[in-house]
Amino acid sequence: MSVTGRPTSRDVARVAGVSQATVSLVLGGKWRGRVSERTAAAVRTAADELGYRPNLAARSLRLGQTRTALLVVPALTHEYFARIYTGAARVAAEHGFGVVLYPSPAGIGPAPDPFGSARAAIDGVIASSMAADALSGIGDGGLPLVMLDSEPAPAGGAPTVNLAVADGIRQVTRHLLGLGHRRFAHIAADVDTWTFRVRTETVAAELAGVDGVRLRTERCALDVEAARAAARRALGGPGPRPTVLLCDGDVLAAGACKAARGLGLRVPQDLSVSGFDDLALATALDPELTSVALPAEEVGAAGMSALLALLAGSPVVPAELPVELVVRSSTAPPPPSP
Amino acid sequence: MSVTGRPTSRDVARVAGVSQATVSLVLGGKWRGRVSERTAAAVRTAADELGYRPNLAARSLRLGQTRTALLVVPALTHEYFARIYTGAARVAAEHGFGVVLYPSPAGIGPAPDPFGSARAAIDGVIASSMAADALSGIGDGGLPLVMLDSEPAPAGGAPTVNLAVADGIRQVTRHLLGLGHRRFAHIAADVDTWTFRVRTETVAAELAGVDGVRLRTERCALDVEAARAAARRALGGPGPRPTVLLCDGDVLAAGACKAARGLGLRVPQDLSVSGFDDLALATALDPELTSVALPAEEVGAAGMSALLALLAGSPVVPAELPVELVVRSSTAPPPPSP
DNA sequence: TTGTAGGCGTTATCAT
DNA sequence: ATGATAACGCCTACAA
Repeated sequence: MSVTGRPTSRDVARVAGVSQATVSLVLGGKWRGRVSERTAAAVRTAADELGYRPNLAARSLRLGQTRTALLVVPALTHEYFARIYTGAARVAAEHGFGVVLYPSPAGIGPAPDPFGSARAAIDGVIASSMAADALSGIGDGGLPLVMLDSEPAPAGGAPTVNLAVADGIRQVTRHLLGLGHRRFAHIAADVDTWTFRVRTETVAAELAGVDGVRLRTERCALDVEAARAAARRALGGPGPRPTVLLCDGDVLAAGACKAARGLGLRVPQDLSVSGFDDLALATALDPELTSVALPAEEVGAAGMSALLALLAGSPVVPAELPVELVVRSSTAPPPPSP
Repeated sequence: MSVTGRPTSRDVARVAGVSQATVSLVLGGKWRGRVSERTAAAVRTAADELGYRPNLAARSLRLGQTRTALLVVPALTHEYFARIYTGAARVAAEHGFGVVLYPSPAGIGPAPDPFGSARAAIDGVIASSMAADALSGIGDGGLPLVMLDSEPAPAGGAPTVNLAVADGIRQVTRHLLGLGHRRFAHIAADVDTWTFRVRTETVAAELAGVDGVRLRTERCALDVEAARAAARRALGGPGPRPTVLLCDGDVLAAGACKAARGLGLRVPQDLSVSGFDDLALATALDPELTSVALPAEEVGAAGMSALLALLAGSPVVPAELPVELVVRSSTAPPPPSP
């Protein structure tokens, strides 16, 4: 027995009456034609009896790798990241890898050092939707890095796996324009992240060329209450009232709906509201939100695949995954102009 | 340089012109009066220059411990577990520990073996709100274990940190009874877990003794759509319509609200709805939900403290943390009887 | 005040 | 077909 109280491969060897090397061979599954069937069986029996589990620390030390990836996410709460994890973990498991989550403490929280607080030994890092300045602690460390949902790298940088966010926004705006809307308010997340920068830019760009369109933008933090206040400002502001609140996320859309109700406006008859992300929240609300569905699980899977390729030294091609507009009941033609 | 391409303590020693032992002493912070200031400074400079990071695998192997705890949760999506993690991570950090998350694949998913798939080497396990049968893979392994939100152990078993769930339900029922409600429907989560069993039992127990009270129970899966269907059944069923839907969670309450609206019932004028957990969802909905707030972060913190005590061999006292009813706008007196 | 040496549990290379 | 042996990088008696 080892110092930790757990049986070691030595113990297994002794019980089975063989050498440590043989145990390693058998349990490592690479004994075909090197160890007799009988011996192999004996080894497995002994290991079972003792409840032997290989010591991961020792294995990592010997192998120089841990077969573990670190997934850095900005917030656990968001169901989006849970799905990213699921996809990444699936692909990882298929390759004998594990995934350890590190919820990056945005501002407050534990040390901003993934390698200190997520103490696990790591072969590579997948960073998702990180703020521009939150990368500092990750960029160095010299570990292979894949970025999800981030500014495409200038070649030579970390490979990226992105969503077609711009296309998603385009689908939303065209849907709304098609319904007849011309007076837009954009409830924009006040977060310095590639994905949100793209959203804001694309809304403006798409609406810029259209005749008679007015666009007002209100920025707010990424929570319901802030969004309610922002929507309130947009609806109460000077000039003709917007007929639609285009929101950067479902959470913001929830706030927008509350603001509308607070003003006695019915959604969608008096005011249309659109979301983004297509979280469970989108269908928890009433009316259900028109939103843009993101293939989050596939993003996670593609990210893990990219990291695996990186670790194997293969070339990695940046990917962009398609998104899809889901029309529900929160959007409708604008009310007749007074 | 090591085989992994990363600088080792040997490299630091060479650059600083000292021995490995000295490096270890200095970087381990235990050199007071054993190494001269000058040498210590030299070591730190060298380590900085090289970007030295100690190899965790080697350290774990030598020390026989990893200073890492595994937190097993049934679902990442739930904001409740994100908060558990936050609390656990905070206490862990204060003691030089790390926390690795393992989202237990409920039924489907990767291997049900935390020690295989969450490959990190682990000193102990904290399991939160696990289904009764999901413990099998965890119970063995011989690792110190703390259970959160689970059946109190029969002494000698794993220590538990629990919420005063029964008291929370009691607060809700009394609030509703106080408003004048007598015809109850309980929208219960169809999940075989201590916390939900207690909720169901307590609702029944609290309402049992009260004159003229009718209770109907509808079970459903833990999602909005299932809850909507269950609420629909409860409202459409035979006999006089319930005046209140008491829900096992905010997610279920969201579904209940949708069912109400679908039937043209106003919340709370025609029908009261109460939630549980007090998630962000509770205030994202309109009207905002009356719910029961759970000190999730403190549960996580207490769980980690208990595990730390366990590892230190100290006695651990089971804890039960208080919960608090939050009255919002989804509950009101019942409509006058026809 | 600093250096030497041994071993943690594993895998891989070489003998036998 | 199997066994002895040498690392992997770190920590810590003990020696100098």
